Amino acid sequence: MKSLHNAPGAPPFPEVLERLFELAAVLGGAMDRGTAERGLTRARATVLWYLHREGPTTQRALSDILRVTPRNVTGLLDGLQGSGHVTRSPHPTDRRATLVSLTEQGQATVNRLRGEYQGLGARLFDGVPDGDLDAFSRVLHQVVDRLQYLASGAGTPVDDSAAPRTDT
Amino acid sequence: MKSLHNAPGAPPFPEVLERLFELAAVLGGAMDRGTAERGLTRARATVLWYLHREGPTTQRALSDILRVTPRNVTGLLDGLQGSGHVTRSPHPTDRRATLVSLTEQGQATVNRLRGEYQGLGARLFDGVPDGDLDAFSRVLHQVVDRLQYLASGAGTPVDDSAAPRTDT
DNA sequence: TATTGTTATACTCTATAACTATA
DNA sequence: TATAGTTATAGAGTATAACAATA
Repeated sequence: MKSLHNAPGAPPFPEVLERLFELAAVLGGAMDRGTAERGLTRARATVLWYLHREGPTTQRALSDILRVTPRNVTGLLDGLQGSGHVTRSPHPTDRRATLVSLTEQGQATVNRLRGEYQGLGARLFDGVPDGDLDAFSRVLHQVVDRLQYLASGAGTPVDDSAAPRTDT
Repeated sequence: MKSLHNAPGAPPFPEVLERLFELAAVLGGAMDRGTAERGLTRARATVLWYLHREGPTTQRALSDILRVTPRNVTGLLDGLQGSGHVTRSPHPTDRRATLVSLTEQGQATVNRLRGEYQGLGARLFDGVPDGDLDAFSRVLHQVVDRLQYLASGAGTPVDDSAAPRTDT
């Protein structure tokens, strides 16, 4: 029923997948520590990251991009505003909306995080042959794409009847 | 647009690293959803996972393995005990300690999670050429190892003088 | 004196629901 | 009527600190 390809033996999938989970855990931990060293959290650093890439943004857009509730965005921004990393200003045309921007300090923090980030990349991949790195990149790309596909609704309906209704 | 083999100057590290972070995020999300479907959380599922692998374990050992405080373990186990996944029993020789074991239900839950896990591995890696999978596995192994090394104290002493003393 | 697990307290991230101001 | 952001409330994960029972 399974046996997609691989032979009678044991597919290496579980082993690789386990490494993948391990990676997620240890990479998450690295992010937590790295951000904590500057008085941030992973969630707040993600906000700064998007503001750096997208420029001034409404809270609504942040809510969509981060996939969290508007209320959650309010909380994250309250923290980041209190720590001086972002400012809130009125939207020029829509008086309901708020534009969030990086402060100087917020920009400086992102720059430092980017620096560490690049150093980390170099340390992690240094010495890897080009061919391996290409293959790694290809497979990684596929895995991320498939995960996103599965997450976007096609995913693991293992027990559909038990799932709570979400289509109200 | 991409140019994987980009020029002498710019290593493709940042691009791959960005994918890696993306993977960590989306894989974490998949774990959150997958566990939530059975009334669990990622942290609680991790507890069940270790109990499955290690057998009955003291809370102290769980605290060490999970890298969280003993207080945190208490909270996680309170939840898992309330939901019927684990039991606490007195340690046979050390009357201070508590042995945590999986219940039948806890074991069944782990088995189901393992099943999904394997199906996920197949779906993610199906169609990947053996050579690519080997290279992927090799690089992934190295990356995880290096991350763990960096996390274990050798990591990013960006500003050593600012670090609080920990050797009191 | 050191260790195991607990209570007490607090902070962050997350969510839903109800509400205000605007569109 | 619909949208942007807020207050109110709640739950989970995490942490430190103080404490009890035991080693």
